Amino acid sequence: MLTLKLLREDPEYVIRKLAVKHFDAREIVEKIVALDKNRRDLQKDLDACLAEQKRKAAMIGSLMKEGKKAEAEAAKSEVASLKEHSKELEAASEKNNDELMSLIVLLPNIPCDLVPEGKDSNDNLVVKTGGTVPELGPDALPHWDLAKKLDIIDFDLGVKLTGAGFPVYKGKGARLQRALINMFLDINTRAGYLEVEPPVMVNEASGFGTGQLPDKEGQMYHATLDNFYLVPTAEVPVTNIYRDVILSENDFPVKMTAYTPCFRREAGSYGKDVRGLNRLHQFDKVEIVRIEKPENSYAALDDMVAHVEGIVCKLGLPYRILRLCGGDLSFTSAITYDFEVYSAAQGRWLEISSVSNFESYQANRLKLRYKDADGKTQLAHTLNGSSLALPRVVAALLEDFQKDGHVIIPEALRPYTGFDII
RNA sequence: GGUGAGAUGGGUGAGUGGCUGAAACCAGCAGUUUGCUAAACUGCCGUACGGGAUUACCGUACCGGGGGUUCGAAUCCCCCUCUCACCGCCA
Repeated sequence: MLTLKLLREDPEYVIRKLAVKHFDAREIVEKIVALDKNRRDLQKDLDACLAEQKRKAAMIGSLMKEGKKAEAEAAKSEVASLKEHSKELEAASEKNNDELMSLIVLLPNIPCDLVPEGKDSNDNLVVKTGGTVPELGPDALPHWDLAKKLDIIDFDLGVKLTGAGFPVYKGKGARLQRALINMFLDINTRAGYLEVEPPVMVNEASGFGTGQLPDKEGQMYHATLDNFYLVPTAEVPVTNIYRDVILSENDFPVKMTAYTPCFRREAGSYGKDVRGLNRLHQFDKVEIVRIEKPENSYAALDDMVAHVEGIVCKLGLPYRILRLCGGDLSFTSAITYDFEVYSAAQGRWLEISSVSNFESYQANRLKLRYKDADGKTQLAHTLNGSSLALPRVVAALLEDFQKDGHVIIPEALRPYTGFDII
């Protein structure tokens, strides 16, 4: 969430920048500014009233000791009426602040200056393309047919066990998953990311910290008996490691990587984009998370983009990097680069990674701060990216590297798979 | 699942109605001393919001969370959450 300080000091800036996200913030921002003014007035009155009560209470204590009973009784009745007044102020203050909070969480993060104008995914900026799109013969198959033919992924069996979107990987298919996870983790740890294995269920506070709750509640699986949520991404547990933490200067940089299965209900997304591995309810992903000082976060972002690009290159997949336009940017992101690989048999680009800088937006919810060189406490910046999400990588590997009904495993992956052809 | 104990500042841990935003020790920071390492000594050392000449300083809140009793609550009462220990079950 945005900071009150920014909203108070430069409301017009907030309104102008949120317009890039096609978000009309004027009405909300103006209400917030008024509620904030009211908040401070109420607090001033309340503080004064409470201070007077404390002063009188202490006085009663000493009057009692001195045996001045009548004076003490008089003071008691004064405190009673002060107390009544402070109760009213407290109630008004709580109501005011609840309203303020409910409005401030409606405001998305401010896009940074690099974010291009645009209203949807058609307006995203292609900043780089790499690799070569393979020429496939007329008998090339989409990955769902190829995977069935090779008996490495069983979608129907997943339906039997759980439901649609929960595939069963078998034989070399299962080994391929494990190989990709290990390869990605190895590359990440070699680049200085600390490997962590977090829980895959989180509590409510963690869901709130990274912004999944309350707005995206319907997108997470909810274990209602214990009130836990299945993680939609490792970002949630890993970033929440630093919830309510104040770092010191020499704790930076914080770099973490984690593999977890990810669970997404994907309520409301049906249609042709969901065939095969294109959209699943459970999938594997390796994530990278960084916590940086504000002045370093954009250098860190560039570093992360280069890092992810390195992985995609190792796999030899044709790819492109997009800088998302204002209209396509997520609620919490200040800037996002998407990585897409070309799925030759489907003839379309598939998103396999999303690398974002959230600046202080998540940190403000998480209360993730650090003490700067002057000893002042400031919000840190958080960033994360997929490195990488497996299903669409697998889809592209199968489709792009198919040859005579088989799949050639890229060189860099072979030490992990132990085989070079499926 | 059963029984019991507990939740206090970065850590350990004192504190059963006012002088406690909170002892002491450890860790951390600054300094003095010192041939090095070490040690000793002195001072500082929570967070948020508000006020303010915006360093100072002042006010208020916070001792797991919420409510209550009281002129006054870390301390007494109620509810909730969580943690630990033992037993049972078990990968």
